[in-house]
Order: sequence, then structure tokens, then C-alpha cells
Amino acid sequence: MPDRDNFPATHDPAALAAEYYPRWLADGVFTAHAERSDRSSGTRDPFTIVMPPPNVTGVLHMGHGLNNTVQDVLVRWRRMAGDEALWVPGTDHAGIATQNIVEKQIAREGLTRFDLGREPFVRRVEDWVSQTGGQILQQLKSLGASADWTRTAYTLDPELSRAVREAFVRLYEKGLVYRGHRVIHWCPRCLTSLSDEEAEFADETGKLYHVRYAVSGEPGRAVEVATTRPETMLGDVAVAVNPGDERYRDLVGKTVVLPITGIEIPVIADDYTDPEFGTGAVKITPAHDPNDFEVGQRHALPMPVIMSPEGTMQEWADAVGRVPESLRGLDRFEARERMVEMLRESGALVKVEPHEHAVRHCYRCDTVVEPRLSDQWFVRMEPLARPALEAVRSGEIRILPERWEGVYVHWMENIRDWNISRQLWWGHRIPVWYCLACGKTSASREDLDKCPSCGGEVRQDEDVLDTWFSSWLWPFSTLGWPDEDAPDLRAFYPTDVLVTAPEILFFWVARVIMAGYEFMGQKPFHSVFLHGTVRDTNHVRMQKSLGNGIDPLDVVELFGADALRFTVVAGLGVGTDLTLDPTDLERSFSPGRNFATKLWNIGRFLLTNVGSDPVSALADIDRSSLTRADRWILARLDSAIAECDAALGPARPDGDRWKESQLRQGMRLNEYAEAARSFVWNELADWYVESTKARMQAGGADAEVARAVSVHVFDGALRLLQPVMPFITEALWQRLPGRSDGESIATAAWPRDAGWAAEAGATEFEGVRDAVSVVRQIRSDYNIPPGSVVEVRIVPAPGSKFSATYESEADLIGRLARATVTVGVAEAEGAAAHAILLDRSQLVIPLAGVVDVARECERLRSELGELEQQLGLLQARLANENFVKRAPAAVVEGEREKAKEWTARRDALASKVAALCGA
RNA sequence: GGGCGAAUAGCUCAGCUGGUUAGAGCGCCUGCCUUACACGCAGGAUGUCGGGGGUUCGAAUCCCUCUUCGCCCACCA
Repeated sequence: MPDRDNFPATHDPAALAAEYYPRWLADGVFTAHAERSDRSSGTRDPFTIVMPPPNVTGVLHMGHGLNNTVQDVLVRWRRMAGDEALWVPGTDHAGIATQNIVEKQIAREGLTRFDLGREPFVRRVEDWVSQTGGQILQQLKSLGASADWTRTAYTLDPELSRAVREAFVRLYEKGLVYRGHRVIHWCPRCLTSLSDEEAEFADETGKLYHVRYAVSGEPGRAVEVATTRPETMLGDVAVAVNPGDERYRDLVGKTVVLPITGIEIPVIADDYTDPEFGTGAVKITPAHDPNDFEVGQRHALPMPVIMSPEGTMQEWADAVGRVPESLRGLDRFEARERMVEMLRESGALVKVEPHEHAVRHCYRCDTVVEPRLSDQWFVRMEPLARPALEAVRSGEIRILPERWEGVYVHWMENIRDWNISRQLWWGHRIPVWYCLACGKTSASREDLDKCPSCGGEVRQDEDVLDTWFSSWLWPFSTLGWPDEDAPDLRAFYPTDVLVTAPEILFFWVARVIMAGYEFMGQKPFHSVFLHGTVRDTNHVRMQKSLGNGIDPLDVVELFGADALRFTVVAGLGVGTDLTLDPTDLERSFSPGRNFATKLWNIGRFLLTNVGSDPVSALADIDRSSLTRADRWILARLDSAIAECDAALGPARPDGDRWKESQLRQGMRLNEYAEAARSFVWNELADWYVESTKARMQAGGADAEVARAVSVHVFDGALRLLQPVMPFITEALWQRLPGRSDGESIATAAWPRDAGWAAEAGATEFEGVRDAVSVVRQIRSDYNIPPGSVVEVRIVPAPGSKFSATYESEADLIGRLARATVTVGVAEAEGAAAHAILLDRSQLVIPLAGVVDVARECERLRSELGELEQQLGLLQARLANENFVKRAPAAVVEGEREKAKEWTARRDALASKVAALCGA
């Protein structure tokens, strides 16, 4: 085996990645087979995760690293557990984001997209995407992602574009997609409308301007209104007061004069106005405020648009005579300053005060969003939300951590229609054609060249669909939908888990669930796992633009993918953020780096000792030949397996929905990582491997037993760690004796609890560990120099479970504790000895000549005092009737056991103190 | 303005439905190049579990309240 001959002293992550990743690909390790799913012709449970598609031109950041590591751990775990595991990778065309990048590029050439024209511009974007696109997926490979790259999808693929059209047309035909004329969020920089979710709130301190509108024909009388956006005054068409407001009752029906322009507008009564707030009078600008729009509709008011799409002051739709010459063409914020100046000069400005409010910004470019009246396509969401809401309420879909479930439910209950049209060129063009002859609007799965009703000339809608309108179909569009019989769709839908960040719960997760029910008639997955955000040590979200980011590829280069993965998984509690220090990668990633190195060294040593000769299968070993250490480590492995299983699973609900008892179980990857780590490091390496050194060296039958157990246990440990550390585990696993070519640990069986804990003597090795620890402690306490050997005598008590067998462990204890150990000396040593009780047997360390007796007495007395205090508390508790009556029997019993043990320990300690130190 | 979450060792965090003397990693202290590993080994120190009140035989864990952070949602001009 070439692997075994080549065993570098230090592990080289880059070399492992270069060796194994291509091999995995070549061997099809990550490729799922539809026919093996039990929903097709096979027998395996499918386990599917669809990767939240990163932006096609995106660059990997730590958030992706975290997100994909979590998914990979789950997929690798299930693949080993025997599922037909499929992880579908892919990218999103990211309409606004990608178009923005290319627009910036051509801006450097002094051009806009309009200079290029639609077709050339789209080609230009396609060029850019084909150059840089998908590099993020390549970067994921260096993290070890075991995605099925043969199924890589892209939202603009012809197949997925077909799905998008199908979805749109179906909704259109059901009347769930409609054309709406209303105030939407408009980004004056991106020149497109945005959905509610894409217009993000940011708290800002603005100003509230109070302005007087003179009442027509009543000199001296005026109505005072307040506004944060005085420039929108130019679009005012009314002043609204509450119908019950006495102050203004007589004004309703009269008109007031808009300052600056002198236009007369009516005073109307509408419940929208809160008489308690401000002056109780509100200016109404229907084209530039969603609430005012509603008011305008109720009162059939005109709706002049006083800004251009770019956000400069213009007499746009229905606004003739409204924008003064001096303001035209000015940016809205500049115009605001100018307006205030003009108002001040005219005496209409009453006062200006600071005002805290939330302002919406474009989620892609952070420009302040302008509410603007326009025609857009909307999806009627309420009917779609109903089953999606019910799914979570009934436990068909669970959302972890639990608290996000409430957020989801609240959003779903108050869902608003979704603006899906974008005034962009990059994306799926809306499949709607307008007939120039008869005016008919047609939505169509196929491109139309003439009107289906009159045969007249048609023109396709200019807009494209929101990016999220393609990604909400992702769990089934990537599997072949709308072809209902697509093998992948049948084999792998519904998928299992969706792993993503809470930020996109509404953008994506909620919509994916709605789409799943609407188009597939069933849930898209049974679990949503929302992991935390990657933050720096100041708890600021990591972002390239903030300069506090960590490039995962740097980390991979420095410490390896395994180290990155382990660190990330171990550091991520359910529902907590991952904090890393971008200024100190060494420290941030030390948990993974240290453990990766440790694991490599364990492997190197253990496998070198074991050698390459064939090793007996554990099943062929006579159980009576197993040492106490063997039994112990086998039981510990079982326990580690059980802990890992409990932390990760269950992989899926038992039936259609989650039972209450399992609803919150599993997905605790940090516990899984910790369980595996502590087993490998603190038990396997620190104790078992140490304990086998002499046995291996001695050779003979016992060496064979030690080899067999070592190999078995290490194999199990590697398997447990494979999901989180795929490279090192593969490299070490390949070097196990008896490995044949073509196997990969990635497809080896997940270990199972073999019941060793129930085997006789499974915990007896604890006695050896205690003995060693005690001696080490004494060495350290008394500064016994490393070179000198301590004498230890074990005095077994009749009936002690260790009494018969300490002899066989004497050498081992001596070696681990650097002592000479003898067994069976009949009597305790009396005064100058340190004796410790181990299950009624005594461990006696003669202290004469080694130890300062006075100091030892002091130490023992304080130890005794502490023990007595604790014991007192314990006995008081046991004497408490209420405790004995009310606490569970097992707890009481446990406390009694403990009291017995402590009492014995106390007595032993007390007699020792008496003997050593006198009264 | 509503809703939710967090506060545990110097740092980052575990501690799941209340029940051993509250744990881990990193850092720190002491001693070690012990024939796999100094990215290591052995030993060790450090916590009025944010403050206050309550429920309970028993509270880091449950309830109330206060303080400080964070997140989500929201049409008060």
C-alpha cells in the first residue's frame, strides 16, 4: 500500500487535499444515485440537502465556510450511516448584485447599460459570469465539501428557467400573480423596485420639519403639518385630519395653499390621521408614501409623481406645474435643503426638530429607498402562506433554534404581497406579452410572437423577476421539476434539512416552504437549521467591506480545511454566533489546528506500532484475553458513538411529522465534535495508547490483542471524525492494516454501539487511572524530581473488585506514573505514608525521606476539612424528610451511595491524619 | 413602538426537561525535549453562574423585577 510507506512526520494539509479530493471525485464518492433511493427502486433512505446557492460571482467568506461545513458534516454523516446522501450544489444569478458589478465595470468606461442596450449588456454580464462564475464552488471544494458536483445547478440554467416560467404561469393562471399599481420601494441607484424584504430599515436621526399651509380665503389662518421629507410636499394633494378632531372639523372640505407652488389642495377627513400625534394634520403625498397612497385611493385623489427614477426632482407622471424650475433636476436630498430654505424665506417653516426614525435602504447598495408609485407584478401571498404556516405549527417542518419559529409564524400571519418585478435586465424576463392590437395580456410558458387571441403584434414585458423568485423553487427545480417524473425529483424530494443563516428566513426559507406546498403539494424539507453569524471579537458581523473578514482560503492554507472545519463546528452552539478574531488566526483556529495535529500524531504512532501485518478482527479475539484497558476503551468508544449519535440525530422524523419528544433533538454539532474530540484525545491517546506501549513492545499473544483492539478502536474514532475532518481521517484510515484499494472512509459504515459497556470489567480500568493520577499528583505536590522514582504499594482489600488483578496492572501504573509499584504488601505503612483509598484497596506511597511531613499534614487536614464539610451538607440533605420523600428515588439512592463513599474516604483520611500527624 | 434572545473562569463559549464538589477550548502559573505529538505531556490557579426578590427539600437552571447588550418586526407623518 503506497499510503503506508509514505507517512510524513507532520501532516501536510495541502498534500492531503491534493491527494484525496480528486480521488473522491474520480471514485464518485459524492455522487448520489436516484435508483438507490427507496422512493425509487432502491432500499436506502434518501438524505438530501440543497445548498443555499451563493451568488454566482461571489467570493467565499467565513459565512459560507460555516454554512457549508455544517451541511457537509450532516451529509457526510448520513452518507456513512447508509443513506443515499445527496448534497445539491449550485449558484444564484443574483439579479441586482451581479448587474451592479457589471454596471460598475462599464461605468469605468464611461458607459451606462442604456448606452449598451439590453442585449449587449446581458451578453456582457454573461461573459463576466462565465469568467468568474462558479469560482465560489471551486473554493468550496478546498473546504472539502462533499457536494454532488455532477448535479451543480444555476438559477439561470435552461432547466431552472423553465421551472421559473412554469411557476409564474401557474400562479398567473390561478390569479395569484397580478399587476398592481401602487407605491413600492424604489432604489434610485439600482433603478428598480424592491420587495419589502429588500428594503431594510436603519435607524437614523433625521429632522422633522413643521410647515404652515395657509387656509384659502381665511387670511391669517393656517394648518401646520409635519414632515421628514419636505421635498415631497410638491406632490401633496391634500391635508388629512381625523374625522373626530374638533380642531379641524370646520376645515374639512375647504382648501389650503401649498407653499412655494401655491397649488390649492383640499382638507379631507380620514381615520388614518392620529389626532394625538403632532398637530393632528397630515400632508398627503399619494405617489411617494404607501399610506398616503391608500388615503389617496379612498378619496380618489390625483397622484402626481414629482421625481425621476433616479431620484431627482422632475415633473413626472401627472405633476405638471408642481416642481419649480429652480428645483428641477436636483437630487432629492439637495432639493430637500433647497426646499427648507425656500420655506424659511416664505415664512411657512415653523420649526425644525431632530427626529429618530427608521429609514429604508436598498439591501444591495444601501441607497435610501424612495417610495414611488409604479406598476409592478405581485404575488398574492396569503393563500400560499396558509399551508406553510400550518406545516410549522403541526410539526411537519421544524425550525431550529426554536425561537425562530415564532418569528416565522408572526411573519407568515402578517404576510404581504410580494413585489416580484425588477426593472433590471439581468434575470428571468417576465413571461408576459402585451398585445399591441387588442391589448390582451398573456402569460406564457413559451415565447409568444403574436397575440394568442387576435394574432396581433405582441411585446414582452420589459422587467425581470426578483432573484428570489427563482431560488424559492430551488429544492425541486434543481431536481428536475417541472418534470414530475424526473428521477431525481422522485428519489430525493422532499429533501431533509435546510441549513442557512437567520437573515434569509424571510427572503428565502419561508418562500421555499410556500413554493414547496404550492408547486409540489408537499413540504420541501422537514428541518430548517438556522446557524449563527460569524462575528469578530467586538461582536461585529464579519464583512469584507468592514475589513474584519477572514478569508477561509487563508485559513485552509495556514492550518488546513480539517482545522477550519473542526474549529467552526466545535465553536458553534445551537443558536449562538461564531466569534473569531481576524487579527489572530492562530489563536482563533487553535482548537482545530491543535486537534488536527494531535490526531495525525496519534495515527502515526499507533499505526507505526501496529505495523502493516494483518490484524485479527475483534470478533476473532478471545474475550478472556482482553485486558482491563481493552475492555475500558471498547466501552468508551461505544459511549462516544452514542454521544455523537445523540448530538447529531435523529436524521429525520419517524413519520410525517416530528413528535414532540424529538422536535428539538439533534443538530448539536458542537456536542458531536466535543464528544469525538474528548474520546480521541483524553481517552484513546492519553490512556489507551499509553497503556499499549509496553504490550506492543513485549510482543506475543497479548501484543496481538493490543494491535487488534487498537486498530478497531482507532478505526471507529476515525469514522466518528470523518464528517468533520474528512482529509486527515481519510489519510489515516487508508493506512490501517488490511485496507484494500478503492475504499474510502467517506463511504465506510458509521460506527455502532457494540454493547461493550455491559461486558464484565468495562470500568475497572478507572482504578488504574485513579492510581496513576494520585501518584502524579503527589509527585507534583512534593516536587519530586522527574528522574527519581516513587515507591507505591498497593494494598488490596479482600472483596475489592481490584484485589485480584492489581498485580497485572502494577507495571502499567508504574510506567504511567513513573513509579515502582508493588502489590500485596499486607499492612499500611503507618505514619510516613500517603495512602489513598481506591475501592477499599489502599494505594500506599511511603513518604519518608521524600516529603515534608508538616506540610503533608497541613495539606491532608485541609483536604479532610473540606471533605467533612461537603459530607455534612450531604448528610443534612439525606436527613431532610422532604428530600427523601420528594426527590426521585434514583437521585436519593445516588446521594446515599455518595455518602457511603465519602464517609469511607473521610475515615481513611482521618486515620491517616491521626497516624501521620498525631492528635 | 411591539416581540424575542443573551448575560457563567482573563477571552470564546458548553451546561438540553431544576438533583455529583459548575465544565471545555484558548490564555495564565509550575515542572517536563518521558523513545507520536512543545500545535505536546504532567500538575495547578481563577467563577457571590449580571443585581435584587420569590418558588422549592434542592436553583446557573423555574417565576417576578431591575441593569446592560444583541436580534427580529413595525405606515405614526
